[in-house]
Amino acid sequence: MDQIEDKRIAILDATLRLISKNGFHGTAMSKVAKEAGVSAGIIYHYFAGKDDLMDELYKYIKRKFGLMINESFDQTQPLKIQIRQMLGVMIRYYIQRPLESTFLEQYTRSPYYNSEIDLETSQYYMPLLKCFQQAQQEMIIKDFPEPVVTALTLDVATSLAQRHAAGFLNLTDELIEQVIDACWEAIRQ
Amino acid sequence: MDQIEDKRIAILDATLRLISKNGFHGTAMSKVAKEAGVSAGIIYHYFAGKDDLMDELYKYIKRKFGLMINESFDQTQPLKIQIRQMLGVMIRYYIQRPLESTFLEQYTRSPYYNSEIDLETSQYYMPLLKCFQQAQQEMIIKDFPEPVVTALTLDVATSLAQRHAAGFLNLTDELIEQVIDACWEAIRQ
DNA sequence: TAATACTGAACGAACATTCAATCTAGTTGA
DNA sequence: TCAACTAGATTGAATGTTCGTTCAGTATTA
Repeated sequence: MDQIEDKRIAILDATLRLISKNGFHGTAMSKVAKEAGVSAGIIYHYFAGKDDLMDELYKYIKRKFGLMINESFDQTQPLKIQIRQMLGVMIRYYIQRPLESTFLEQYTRSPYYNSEIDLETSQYYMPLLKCFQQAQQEMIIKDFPEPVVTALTLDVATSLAQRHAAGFLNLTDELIEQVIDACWEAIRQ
Repeated sequence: MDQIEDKRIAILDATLRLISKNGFHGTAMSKVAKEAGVSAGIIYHYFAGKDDLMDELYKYIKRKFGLMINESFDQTQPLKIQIRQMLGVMIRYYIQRPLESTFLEQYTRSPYYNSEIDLETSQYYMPLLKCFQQAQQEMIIKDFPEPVVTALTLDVATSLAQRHAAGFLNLTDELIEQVIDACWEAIRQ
């Protein structure tokens, strides 16, 4: 029972490794099979096709990420602290997982991406959105539409982690704190 | 002489249209030829191959964008006004040109992208970087590394324009001004 | 008449996908 | 206990298609 899940995950992991190295168009199914140590045919036992494999990989990573964010949520803290903590967690997570973050960036900008895909995984991100909503109700942060808040905080985090992974920037703990300060200044009331 | 430039540009424009619809991997050379109204072979007269075509398209768009930014630069204004103006110009430009911005986003996240590509076009962005540098020297904005300043301002602009184009958000003139305010709060000293 | 622009059929490589055959592990029945 | 059976897992060669690229030949321009 565990073994069949293992093989599915081995295929997903192999896909992740190849895509962040070669992109979608450089990732052939035969190469995924080789990288995962399985035969080419078996991929179609676990996935409907290449598109489905990509979609499932996205969901798999998004789910892992969402669970991790939920874990590190401390709802006893004041909202300001919660938001700042969450930003720190995100930046550090992206830095520690360049393969994952590279893939997410590529996927969300590709024609594979559609908003329906996020429906299943969006539940994991509820606490995060609720956090922003409550902060808006309490007039702690500005009353921007949700995508604007995201752009000013979460997207900054992914953008910086990307540059860090590419070697354009060295994100030290001190600099991360300063970036969190800056994001907070952007959204605070 | 003009005619050969016209055909080159027709090919670039056709490539742009197809990529923002189908992505890199869904954009075949034969389809580019059809879309541009030329034969398949002639593309290889103007470009060394598919990779070169993509690189040249990136440079072409970056150059157009850079020239436009330079035009709208008013160096008689105080630095704060200059930076805010520039952000407004960027956001509006991206919104008005969804094909271009979608392509830039996709390309810079793809394995095609390498930092050497930007060398040729980076000259057009000098005034912009100089503007930030001077503001840092005059202690008007925080002394962040250049990629951090970019993430907190230009990347926010592209990220929002993307969401606007995708229909997740309606960027009114009023909201754009508020976003510029927020970006400014993030970087100001 | 020479150089350059252009065509489109042709080619080989790469690719996603299929499938008949084989293997594996779990279940049944005597 | 074990042979027979079965269903799912797995293989990898084969298939048909698509794609990037080439090139011999034709048109255009100066």
